[in-house]
Amino acid sequence: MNSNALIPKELKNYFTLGLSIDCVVFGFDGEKLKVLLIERGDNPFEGYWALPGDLLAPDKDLNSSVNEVLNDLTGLNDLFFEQVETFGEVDRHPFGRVLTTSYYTLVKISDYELNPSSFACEAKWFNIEDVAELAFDHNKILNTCFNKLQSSIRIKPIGFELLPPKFTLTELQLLYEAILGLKLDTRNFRKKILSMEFLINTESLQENVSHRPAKLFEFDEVRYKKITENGFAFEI
Amino acid sequence: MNSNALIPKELKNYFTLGLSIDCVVFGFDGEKLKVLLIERGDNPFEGYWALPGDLLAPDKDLNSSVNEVLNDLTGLNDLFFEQVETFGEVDRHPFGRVLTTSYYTLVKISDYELNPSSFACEAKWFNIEDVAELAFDHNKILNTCFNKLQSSIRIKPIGFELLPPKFTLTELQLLYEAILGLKLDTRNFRKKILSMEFLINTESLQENVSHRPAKLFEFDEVRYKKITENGFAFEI
DNA sequence: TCAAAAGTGTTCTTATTACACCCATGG
DNA sequence: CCATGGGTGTAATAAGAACACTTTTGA
Repeated sequence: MNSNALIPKELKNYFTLGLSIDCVVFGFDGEKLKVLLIERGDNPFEGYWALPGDLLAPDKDLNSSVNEVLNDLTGLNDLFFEQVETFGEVDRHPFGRVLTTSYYTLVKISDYELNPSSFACEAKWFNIEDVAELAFDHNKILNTCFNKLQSSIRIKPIGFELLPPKFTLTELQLLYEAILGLKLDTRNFRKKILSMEFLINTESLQENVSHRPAKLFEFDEVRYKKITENGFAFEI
Repeated sequence: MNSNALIPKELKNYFTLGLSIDCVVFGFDGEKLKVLLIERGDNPFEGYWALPGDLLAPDKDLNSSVNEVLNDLTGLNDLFFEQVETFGEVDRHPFGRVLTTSYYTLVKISDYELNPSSFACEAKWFNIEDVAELAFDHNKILNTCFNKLQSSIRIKPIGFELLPPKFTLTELQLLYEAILGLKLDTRNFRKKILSMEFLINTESLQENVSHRPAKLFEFDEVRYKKITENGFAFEI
């Protein structure tokens, strides 16, 4: 049965839209913020780099469809994502009326395996500042999502989604610096993040480094939830 | 010519979605935060109160369509709005697959004239806390948009969109209190807002009040733009 | 013993909070 | 002259910014 069976027939021509999902997949290599792009294998914009995404199927929830796109692309499940904005200019897709809902998503880069979706020839990490002209309005989408990430990371503890489960405070600081595009004071950063009391000192140390090994920390999600319920507000 | 003429035919059944726009129209009566709802005149949810909105036509930009919805509803142009979130659960509309992009919008309540759209029997302002069960998933949308308003008003000078062009500092404070749901200290509020230096003292006074008349202020948008370009960040 | 990054406290400055009385007007 | 809301300053506290040296490890 057609899912639009009950739509009055004078409205039928309103039901000719396509909606796609576009994901700005961020990763962090320990030094720079990266974004995962795919090379388009089909028209339109064949050969251009683009954001991974897909058309929304009529029988799929919008958010579960995001999971699918990300799983196709990375082989991973339950990645963190946040909806950003829906772009709906009439002429944004040369083949027809396609709106797109954009998401930024965060991947631990070490978990990632190359698994480009069927639309793509190749998937590749780019430094955020090295992204050239993308297909469609994807540069605009990328910028919007990057801005959203920058404001979200100051008020939500999402940075941990980009790091391995155990990480050093220096890694965390470098991540913040890469995303926010500024230098932070080491002592002040540590004081602040440790005062929030949701990092667990695992008592284990970095290995195979040719200098004093750093302590490894874990994000304590349970404790974070508890203190936010009591009115605590994360902020960096 | 059909706008989807170039869509490959194996994808045609992806182009059967409807997308609506739903607007959470906020107003302020000097005391309480209000939201404008319409009574639905048609199925589904006939007789229920709902957010004003409309289906997106295949040949209209998403954002310009918002202007149209608001103009139909209020007779006003160039109202302030901000996109909030797109809701896309498969079963959110009983008649078919309709996603909806939500916006919050701000109206100077004194400018508003009753002009309900053709879908509505009646339009009415409700206190935000008195909103009962709405059509579709509109309660959820309303909550999401209200949350967005609460966070936006702390970091953008949008409160002025809800007040007449000339307003008193008390009116402005009451507005913040109504939206944020808390009491603010008068002296601290005035100190802060005046220190930002984008309010113009018009040198005119309130009239027809049976107490000391308050000074009337205007928002200086030009000056606000100038100082934000120089790195100033609004915050309350 | 050197190189490299880890780790750590204090002072200064700025922002935020708390708080109470006099003023101007209309009735 | 009374009622009503308008308007104002200071002190205490808390948060943020600036800043430099010692420690631990591997090579």
